[in-house]
Amino acid sequence: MAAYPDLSDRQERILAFIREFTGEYGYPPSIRQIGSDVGISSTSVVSYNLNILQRKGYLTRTREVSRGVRLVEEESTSEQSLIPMMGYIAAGDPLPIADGDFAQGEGEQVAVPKELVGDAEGVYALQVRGTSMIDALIADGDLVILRHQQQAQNGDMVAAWLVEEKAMTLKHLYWERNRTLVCLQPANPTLEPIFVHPSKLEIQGRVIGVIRQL
Amino acid sequence: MAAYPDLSDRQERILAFIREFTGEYGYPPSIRQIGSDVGISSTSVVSYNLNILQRKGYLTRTREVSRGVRLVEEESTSEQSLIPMMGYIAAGDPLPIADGDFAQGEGEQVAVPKELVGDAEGVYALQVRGTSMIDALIADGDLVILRHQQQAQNGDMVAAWLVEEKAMTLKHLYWERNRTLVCLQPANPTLEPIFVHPSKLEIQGRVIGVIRQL
DNA sequence: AGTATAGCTGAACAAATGTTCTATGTCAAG
DNA sequence: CTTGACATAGAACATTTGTTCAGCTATACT
Repeated sequence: MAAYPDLSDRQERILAFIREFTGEYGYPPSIRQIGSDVGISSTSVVSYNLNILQRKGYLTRTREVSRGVRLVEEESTSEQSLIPMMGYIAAGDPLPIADGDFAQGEGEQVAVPKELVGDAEGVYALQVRGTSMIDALIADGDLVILRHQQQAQNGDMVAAWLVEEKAMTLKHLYWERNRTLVCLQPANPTLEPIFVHPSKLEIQGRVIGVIRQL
Repeated sequence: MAAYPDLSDRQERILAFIREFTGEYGYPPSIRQIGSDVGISSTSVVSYNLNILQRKGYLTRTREVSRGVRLVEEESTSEQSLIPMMGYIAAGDPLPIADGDFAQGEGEQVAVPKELVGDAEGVYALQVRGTSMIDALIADGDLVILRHQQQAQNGDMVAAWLVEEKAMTLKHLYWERNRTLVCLQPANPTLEPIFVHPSKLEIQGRVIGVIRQL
């Protein structure tokens, strides 16, 4: 089991139970529920141990609030964002319409680490179909996290629509010759870049992250 | 705002408030807290609307349990696991020692979508240094999620130490010639596989996911 | 008009839940 | 042995909090 040198067995069990319970039900357990699981008959003893756990920094309590217990580990690291899954991306198809409404609507959502997205405004996820993005180090099945935007800065990895080729591509973008030429550089440096005129390119968004499940 | 065609303004606000509150405090709001925020004077009306939201599938209630409200979106997608960040991985170095104790101890942790890891037992994360894994579609700075194990099945992407080359590598593993030869296949099919004898290979773990932040 | 029905109010109620207090047992230090 | 810190039990208590119900106000339907 976990090694908490400064905690008693009971306190470890309490911690573990709160973690499980909260995960399962979405709200924290009451003092009596904790006691019943850990095997403590008296509510005061549970409260007593919770206070110790709070003092030692493992959790936070809110006085006189039912189920007012929160694990500290959750406070710090559990931050994540829910972003909408907008569908698929493949070389031949344009991006699914990413219209203005990104609020937590219907449809599927994915949870991603908050550090990955920062502000979740205009962020969405697409699943890659096919190996056409392999030169961007993106495999079949990968989840790409995009922020909807038309502009891009030098070096940004962008999702772009190549008008003439009628193809969607993910590449690093660089402006050349005073913005009259665009260089699309594969992430894999052994591959050759593409040069196109800005008018033949429609930037659909910026890639801010990739998640691959194997 | 969010578009919930089948919900009243109040119901949308209730939903939003529960989301905010739970995010901020770690436990759901009480009926009276909801009412006070949304501007409902009567607890029965809050309960009334909560029941509607439940019937329409936006949340779950547990009868007679204080703060027994849970958003359905959380149930399905918000689950995540905390896994320890064990350091770096580079072509030249062996893996940091992954000893037995994986419980949520000290050190840094990363939050990853639960679907990515499944059971978090023996799972840890390493950050990639350098471009040596590029043939596994893994870039400099990527976070690889590993499950500690010595064995591997055909097709698994494994983290393996090449004894003779003194190098760490991430590749798909295939057994050949009745397990007397190992084929290490790069994820990028345009690259050539490597063949080594099993004794020259130490499997350190299986790659179960990759997270890239751009 | 008559009458459902949805949405709401306010108050009373009961159950769930945190707090407090007294008492008991243990164990190590003085 | 005594003392005191610590951990626990049990019970009484006070709050918080969910539930129920009678009644009110619109709007829509017959």
